[in-house]
Amino acid sequence: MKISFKGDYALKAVLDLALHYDEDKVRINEIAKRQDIPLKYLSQILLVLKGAGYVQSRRGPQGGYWLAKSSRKITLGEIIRLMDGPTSPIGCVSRSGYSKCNDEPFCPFVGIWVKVRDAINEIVDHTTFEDICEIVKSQNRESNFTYYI
Amino acid sequence: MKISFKGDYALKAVLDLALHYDEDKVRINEIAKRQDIPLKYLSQILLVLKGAGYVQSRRGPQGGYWLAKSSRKITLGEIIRLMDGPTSPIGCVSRSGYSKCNDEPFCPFVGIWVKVRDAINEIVDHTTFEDICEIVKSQNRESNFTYYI
DNA sequence: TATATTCTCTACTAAGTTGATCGACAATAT
DNA sequence: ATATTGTCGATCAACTTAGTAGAGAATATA
Repeated sequence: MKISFKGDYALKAVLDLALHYDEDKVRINEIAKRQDIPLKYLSQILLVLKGAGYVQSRRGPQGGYWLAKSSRKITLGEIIRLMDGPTSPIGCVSRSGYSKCNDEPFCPFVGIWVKVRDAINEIVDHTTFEDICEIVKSQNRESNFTYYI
Repeated sequence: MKISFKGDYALKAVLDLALHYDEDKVRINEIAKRQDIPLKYLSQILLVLKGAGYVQSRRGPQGGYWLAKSSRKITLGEIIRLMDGPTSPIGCVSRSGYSKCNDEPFCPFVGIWVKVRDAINEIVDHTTFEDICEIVKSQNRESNFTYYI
């Protein structure tokens, strides 16, 4: 699993929306500025997130984006797979994007790749954006630096 | 961590040499054939492995490659990093290829990436080619299919 | 209704990576 | 001498990444 800029931007955008959930709508400009993401690139990313059902949007003045579901219901793994593809180290053990390999079924490495895959998924599929929101809030309490606001 | 074809080929080449350690030298042609790796591409890979001290070689008739150290002393992680770069999901938590990120030190995701990095490394840095050799041998005992020989 | 605002959608592009292929050359065993 | 085997550098097509650009559609408000 490699997090690309696109994946990283998407995670930050979802987090930003999660942190501003009470504000109803957030303009793409604000997200781009706060998270330091190129505006036009972010617009493409938000469109993908919208297509996959994670965010909703409205155009025009007072328009903007908002989360389509609770941050408790969105895991890092889902967003990573959406933007960067499978989290598995190799296609032949991927659930989300399996690709056949000629060494099956006797590949001596496959057991290792399964272990790596499971170890990664155990983390990213059990971490929600609510968890990350909590991290931000506790960081902000402990330092005088108010991040992400 | 994504295993590329190059990384996969390198792992197979090292394993092949480990499995034929008693034969003193192995010609690149044999490895290429057994492991189904394009010959010329494999030669580049073996040169990298040689440069990093994992294999040795000799030219001419009766020439070939052999492991420069015990398969017990070579981990998957070393070969993966050599061929495919850092195993970390992102540069800012990589030990082998750290790259700075502007969100430090308050990035709310960094703790997750550290967990992912450690989970991956725990596996790949504690699996040696001797372990993989054992897997091959036990597979060959249990099936009538003799892999890799 | 006019207008400013904001999201939407498609196209394009430069740079880098991947997965090779090719050919000449150097060393060495017989 | 010669056949064999590894060494090394160049080149390449296809793909991915990280954007940029601009026209268009929807909508709130005056």
